[in-house]
Amino acid sequence: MQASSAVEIMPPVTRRTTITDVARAARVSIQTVSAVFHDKPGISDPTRQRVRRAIERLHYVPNGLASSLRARHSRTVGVLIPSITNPYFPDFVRGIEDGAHRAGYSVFLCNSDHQPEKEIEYLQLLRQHAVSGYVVAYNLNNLDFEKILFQLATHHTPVITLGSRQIHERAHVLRTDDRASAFTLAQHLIELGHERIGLIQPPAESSVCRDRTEGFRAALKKFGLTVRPEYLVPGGFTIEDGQDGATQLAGRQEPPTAIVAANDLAAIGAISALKGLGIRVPERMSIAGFDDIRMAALVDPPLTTIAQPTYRMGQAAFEAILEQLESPNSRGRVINFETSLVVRRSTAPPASQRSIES
Amino acid sequence: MQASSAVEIMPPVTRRTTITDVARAARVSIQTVSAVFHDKPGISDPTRQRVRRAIERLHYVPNGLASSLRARHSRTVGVLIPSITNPYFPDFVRGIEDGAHRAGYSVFLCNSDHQPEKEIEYLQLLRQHAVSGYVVAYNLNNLDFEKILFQLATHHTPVITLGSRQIHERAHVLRTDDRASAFTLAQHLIELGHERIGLIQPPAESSVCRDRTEGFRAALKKFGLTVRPEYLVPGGFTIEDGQDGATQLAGRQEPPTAIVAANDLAAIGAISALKGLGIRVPERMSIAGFDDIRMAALVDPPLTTIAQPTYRMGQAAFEAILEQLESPNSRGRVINFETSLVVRRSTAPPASQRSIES
DNA sequence: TTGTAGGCGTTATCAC
DNA sequence: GTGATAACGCCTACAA
Repeated sequence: MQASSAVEIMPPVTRRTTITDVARAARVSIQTVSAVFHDKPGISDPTRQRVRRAIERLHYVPNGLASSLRARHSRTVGVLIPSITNPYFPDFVRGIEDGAHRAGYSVFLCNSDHQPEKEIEYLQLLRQHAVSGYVVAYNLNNLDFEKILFQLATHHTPVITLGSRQIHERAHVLRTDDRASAFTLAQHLIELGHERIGLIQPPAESSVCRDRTEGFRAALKKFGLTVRPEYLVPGGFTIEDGQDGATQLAGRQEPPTAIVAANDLAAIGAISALKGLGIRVPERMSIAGFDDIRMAALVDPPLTTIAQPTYRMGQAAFEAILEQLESPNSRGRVINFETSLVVRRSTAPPASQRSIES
Repeated sequence: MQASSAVEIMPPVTRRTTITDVARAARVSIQTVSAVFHDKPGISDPTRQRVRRAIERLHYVPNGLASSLRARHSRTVGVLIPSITNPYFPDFVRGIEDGAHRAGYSVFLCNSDHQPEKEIEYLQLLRQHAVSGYVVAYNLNNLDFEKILFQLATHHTPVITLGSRQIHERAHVLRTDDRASAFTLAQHLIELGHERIGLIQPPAESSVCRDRTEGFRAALKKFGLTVRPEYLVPGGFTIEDGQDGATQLAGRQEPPTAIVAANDLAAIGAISALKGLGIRVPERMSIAGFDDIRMAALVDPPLTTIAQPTYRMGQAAFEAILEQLESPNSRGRVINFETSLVVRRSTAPPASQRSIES
């Protein structure tokens, strides 16, 4: 493919072996080679053998670019995520990739860091590669991106989004109920006896920020607690975001006794920051996260969190692409996934409570 | 691309816009469109504007498959790793991908789980896609794979391997000195006063098993300790491998007082298993790992480990590919990366030592 | 400046 | 069974 910005490059020196080479070697026509390669009927056994040997000997592999060009179908999917270094995504991508591999598809991986320009660049790049389908987790404020994406969907290209709120007539959406999850988590803390609960919010441009904040608020309200604005700090999905958020919350005049973090990574960051401040978790402050990444069970204290079937969501994403390829006129739909509360040691009754009890 | 196993699929219903469509819309020839698109000189300003508008309006993006076919150059790289869910690899892949993106390249991601058949399948798939270069971390026992890979290299296709021991005339190798790293780690433990040190080995088929084991042995020998076979347990790079290994070692009649794990993940697994057995780290047993993944600093106790510049190694891998594309006759070379010992709280003097001292 | 011609490698459709 | 022909979309060269 070309990109005007890129350096000019020499092609490899030797030609790869083409179907013509094989045909010549086996002294048959190229369409015979093609037929043998694709196990089509109508070729005599001796010829078949001869061709097979030639294929073997010359290590012939058909040029997929040519095949795809002709077939108008590339057998590739584009996966656009914020960053593969966010431990939530490897499982998801692995799910996609495993499904893709079984169906003979390959995966293009793109990391956007949620930057609008990068998202659009990558989308164009994937379009250039004529990918058969798109799986994207994108910045919700990137309306230009969404416009292009939905145009693709309108033109019957399979598009799967991770948790986008905008519903498109054709694009599928993978979704977990973030509102309910946040509600559950807050409820868990309230039931433990916490009354001052902080929230380190997801990044405002992510798909989950509003839902989790809403669910959180709703739980407090339902159980008669007031939502104190100074307990809601804007945050993000990184360890640093968690450290910052926890540091801020711990510095409040009357600090919360529990914190719901944007995700497990932020929760882990929060714990490490609190340790640095000499605040013990969960004795002095409870911490909870979202995602149940592998590490959640292994940090100290192990994290209370909301588990979601990340790998299966990846698989489902690829399956949805196949499905849309098979019936291009099917309607987009929301695919919901169950989440569950996993209680571990990072949450406990607040100190006040325990002193009362003991 | 085709894979005989895969389902038959209908192509999307609507055609994408081609250069011909744009030419028609702007009432010029297709090569004028091409020239405008690639900012070539010799087009009058009004025409240029008109074409630009048509490109804009029709959302034209050149079909990269056709371009690549013609240019004999796909601007893609294949990345074949055991699994992106191993937290060592996201940083590495990110390094590759960032470099690739800057140069207008895209990345195919393949997870082999170190399974020889999968490795070969993926290699063929990448060949189909006519990737411009390969970055591979493969199972060293997979000689068939290596043969195909080195044939590619011989034919001037850029090949970068992660720590393969086999040196090929053209393939570059990214390497850290695993022998020295293991030596350093063992030395660190010995200097703390440990005399009974266990090793949870990397998987036998990985590139690092022999080197790390050798370095480990060499250190013990140099400092006059005997290498007890019951302290060397075969392991792997997962949390479970670490749990198993630590459980085994802890069950020895005379358990070691320190363990060097295959990597950080195994070390984290070891710590969790030991916690489960009521063995405190580092008080009763010291643990050390390799890689210095993000989590290493955040688990409890924070891990002593060997840091390596994973992201930069990924960047270097892509740069090496570009370099080989530019000068296809250049010789393969080994690119070495520095590692460093990071001492954290998971290693401490053995209990005996401390009781003597105090 | 623009049109015409040829080819990248593969596959499909004929008629032989 | 095979050979000829066309097409996928793009690009380069050469001629008009």
